[in-house]
Amino acid sequence: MSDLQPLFAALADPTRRAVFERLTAGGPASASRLAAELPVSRQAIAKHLATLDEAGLVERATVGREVQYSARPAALSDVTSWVDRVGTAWDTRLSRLKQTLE
Amino acid sequence: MSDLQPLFAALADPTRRAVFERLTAGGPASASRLAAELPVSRQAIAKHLATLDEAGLVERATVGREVQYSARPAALSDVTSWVDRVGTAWDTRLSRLKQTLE
DNA sequence: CCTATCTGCAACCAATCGGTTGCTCTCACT
DNA sequence: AGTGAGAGCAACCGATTGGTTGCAGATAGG
Repeated sequence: MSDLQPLFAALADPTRRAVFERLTAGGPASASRLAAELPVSRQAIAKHLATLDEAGLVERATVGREVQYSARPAALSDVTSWVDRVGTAWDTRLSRLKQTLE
Repeated sequence: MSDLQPLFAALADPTRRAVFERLTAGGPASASRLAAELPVSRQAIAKHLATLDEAGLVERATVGREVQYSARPAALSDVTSWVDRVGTAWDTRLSRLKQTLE
């Protein structure tokens, strides 16, 4: 189980989620391109992409002088499994409680 | 589809996740009780609980002079559905790409 | 070769955040 | 009635964050 912290932290920012969704739905793009599409400066986008990269949500691919970023939605499975784990704990508690009441 | 922002923001903090997990696995508890179990002051816990409450992750129940907080894991379904939505967008893109290549 | 474009680095700024301390208020209990 | 435990409010603090501007380094293309 990898470290959840960078992942949740990365997803907490709406701009970052927007960038990530843009990459999943619209395919790879460079930082400059994303900056042109979203109402933020290129450097801001670059920082967000660095954060997403550290969280494993994004992949870098240097092509000539450009850097193409593409989404790695597989990283989201860690989120899903955390939710599942918490949900299971909840269910366990519920059934224990039910058992106690009977 | 409710507002994702408070939800993701609430889950971004590790202490908050710890509080939430504690409530799902260990059942309802008051702020003071949680403060005794975790290495944080009561007021810090209270702030976290307020955040969790705004995100819909937690329920308040005033019992006498105490306030019992209990987990509402159902709120996590919004997270899951967001993940699903993004995943679907990704799959759609992939299949379109595949189709284009053929 | 020269220029325009894309990236990276650094400094800086205001706002937010997680956390603390200190005080007041309320309410259960003896 | 008095007291002690629990909750709420407010001010404050240092660190982090999201964002900006400005500048320097690389590289594709005329």
